[in-house]
Amino acid sequence: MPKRVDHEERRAQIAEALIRVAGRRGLHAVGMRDVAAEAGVSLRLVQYYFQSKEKLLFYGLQHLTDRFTARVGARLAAAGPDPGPRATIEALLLASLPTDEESRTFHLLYSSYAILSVTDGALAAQPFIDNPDAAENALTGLLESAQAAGLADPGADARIEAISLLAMAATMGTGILVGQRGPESAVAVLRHHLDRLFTTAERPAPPA
Amino acid sequence: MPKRVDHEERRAQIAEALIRVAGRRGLHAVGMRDVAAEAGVSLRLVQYYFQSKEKLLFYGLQHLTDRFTARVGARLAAAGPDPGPRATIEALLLASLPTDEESRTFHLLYSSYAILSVTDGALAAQPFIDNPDAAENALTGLLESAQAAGLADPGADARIEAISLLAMAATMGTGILVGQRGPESAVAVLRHHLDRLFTTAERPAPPA
DNA sequence: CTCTTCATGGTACCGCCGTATCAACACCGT
DNA sequence: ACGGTGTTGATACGGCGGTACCATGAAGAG
Repeated sequence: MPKRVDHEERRAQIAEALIRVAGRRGLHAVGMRDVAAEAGVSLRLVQYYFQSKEKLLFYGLQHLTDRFTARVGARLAAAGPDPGPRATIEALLLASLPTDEESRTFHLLYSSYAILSVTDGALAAQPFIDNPDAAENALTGLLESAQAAGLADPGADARIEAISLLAMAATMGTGILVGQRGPESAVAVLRHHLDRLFTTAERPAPPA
Repeated sequence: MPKRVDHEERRAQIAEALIRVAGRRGLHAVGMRDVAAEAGVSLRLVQYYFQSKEKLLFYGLQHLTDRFTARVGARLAAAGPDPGPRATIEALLLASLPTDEESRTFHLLYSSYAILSVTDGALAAQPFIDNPDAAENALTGLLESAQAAGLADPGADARIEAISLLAMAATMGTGILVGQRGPESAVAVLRHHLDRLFTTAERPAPPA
């Protein structure tokens, strides 16, 4: 048999080419030929690993969310070992804002996919229900633990505040994308609400 | 000369056909032939009143926002004569949620246009800066007057709260579109924040 | 060694879409 | 009445995009 190639890795390469070109020209404008050229492979190869454009797009969405999840995880790790709830939440929210090229591409493409899923039944709408739900649950949990630790206002409704924070971050992210708003403005608004929710100044456990 | 036709009215008819078909099949999937068929006219006529597809799309966006503005105005008028600031704000925010067919279409298409404008320089990005700015300014003014009237928490930052409310309404609107969230949930979150901002129960000026 | 199977390239087909062209028809001013 | 302009229709054209088909290396199994 011929040189055995890791299919999954190839698919990932092609998917990243899709993400790059879609980030530049828009998801609606991307064709199989563009993806092939961007990935430096032949059109036939794209067809070989993904039988149809629909499957390519589907895989691309999966890859996009995976990359983003990993990125958020890296941000959290970079926030230091055992950061307090507020630092964790702040890192989470700020990571979702389109401040650099990668997050800008993510925000743009994720939004494009979401809008697409409304009318094109082919693209599963499930990711756009499950992912936000998971984010809401995670943030709700963080807020609740902050309340339990006496760091956040115990009278606040954790779930409602979690939904609110995520919703604000999302819309302001789009605002940044279209040039309506600067990142500083978005950060200021988010910090304002965190200040409202977190009563006490936060101290990581002192080292001795 | 032939039967004189009101061009502006014709354009409006065609634009509404565009909005209907785009609301059903997605903005990306709409072609001139679809618009012509939906409007019950020939393809040539669409070309006659709009020289290119780009101009058709541009006009469609304008028409969409005009219709929405009128709709919001009607909602406000329906809220009764001289409603208090809170009722006004609530009507404003709830009108933007995709709860019926028309608002659903508006939300979907406006989002589609916004995403498009990020990558396609042809579609002016200006509307997506000016309209949100105007909404923010209007809502900020309403909040400030509520504060001046002693109805809302005077310590709140009116502009930040206005931005927050609009941002929450927008993202939750998309959440409703994709089926992640029900309208009741969105309304509950918005009301929660209004309850936080408005200290006093509101009374319209009693009639004598 | 050769045969099978995986991997890859080149290219053709078909349909759709935006645009342009040719033509007919209707009405109004003069 | 009649010409001319505003309006409408049918159709053709060029391009592009997704998919399908054929062919050719490349390498491990027997």
